[in-house]
Amino acid sequence: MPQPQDKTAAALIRAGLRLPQLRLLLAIADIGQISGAAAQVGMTQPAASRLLAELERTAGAPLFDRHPRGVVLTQAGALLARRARSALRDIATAFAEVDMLASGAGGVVRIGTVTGPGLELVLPLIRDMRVTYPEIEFDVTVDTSDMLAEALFAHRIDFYIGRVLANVNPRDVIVRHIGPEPIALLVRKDHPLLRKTNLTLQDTLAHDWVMQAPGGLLRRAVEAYLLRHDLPPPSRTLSTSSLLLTLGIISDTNVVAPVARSVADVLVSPGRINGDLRILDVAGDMAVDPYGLVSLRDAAPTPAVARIMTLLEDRIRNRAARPG
DNA sequence: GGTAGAGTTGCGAGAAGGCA
DNA sequence: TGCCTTCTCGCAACTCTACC
Repeated sequence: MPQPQDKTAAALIRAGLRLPQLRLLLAIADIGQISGAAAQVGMTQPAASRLLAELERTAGAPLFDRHPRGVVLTQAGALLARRARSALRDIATAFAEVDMLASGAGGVVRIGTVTGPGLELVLPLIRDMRVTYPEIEFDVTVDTSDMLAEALFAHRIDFYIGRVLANVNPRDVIVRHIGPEPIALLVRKDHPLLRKTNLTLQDTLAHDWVMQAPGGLLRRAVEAYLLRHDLPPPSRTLSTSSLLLTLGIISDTNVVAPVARSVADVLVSPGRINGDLRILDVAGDMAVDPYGLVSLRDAAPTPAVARIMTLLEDRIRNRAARPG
């Protein structure tokens, strides 16, 4: 076998480098005898001798000094053995990672979600997954349903929790329905409405409101709810889709902000993001249209994605089964 | 000189690959 | 799919070298 001039991995493999040669090299290095090493790797001594000779020709240098009572690594042999041990360990690790990928215990899951379910469903799931499946990496996109649908069809996310709007052909997606998204009215903790007795929804309309731009899902749901209850839309409205800006305005002024109930629950919890906010208990059954878990019909999910979707569906079912 | 370990060579069986 | 070729590996036999 000619000694390869090119020492790239591909050239070495073309020249005859094989994994059994590296296994044998390590066995001989450990045992110090070709016959013992041959037995350990499951071959006869002549075969091992031949294999070692091939490896030395490929390496272009003697790897062992032969002695009457065994063999001793040369400097080149010690170097190659150290690298071979590392390479075999890397290969074993790679196979373990492939195994995890195939079983769904590892991999990347790209989730899209609207804000409310993101806090209510996705956040607790990720928290639990960090313990049970630490090798699964999450990439979470929080946006509006139309933007999430666009990301889904561009394959930038694996699935999303949100709504299927008019820009999506229902034949192209699979939707697991979750339920309506309740709305809460959020104000700062020393808002005058909190001191009022027999507070009604109509009382809130005397204050400025901050909510999505006209046409936004949440805003349409709020306006439709007011209409059903013979109430006019808020006369003074500041439009923004930014939750951060909404929080800033609530903190400084007497505005009323309709937000997803799950978001409001997090924001008013003491010790959480901002304990200085309160929920006005006048929103009744105000809610945005039902949302669901949306995935592409013709896309086969990776094992990790399938696992996470199943766990989300379990949580959704358990939540629906809970009283209240 | 006996023993142990390594190397070489020839032969054959079985697996793998190429091809019609 | 079947045939042919090539490759890999095991087995057996032998030689060489060094130690006891």
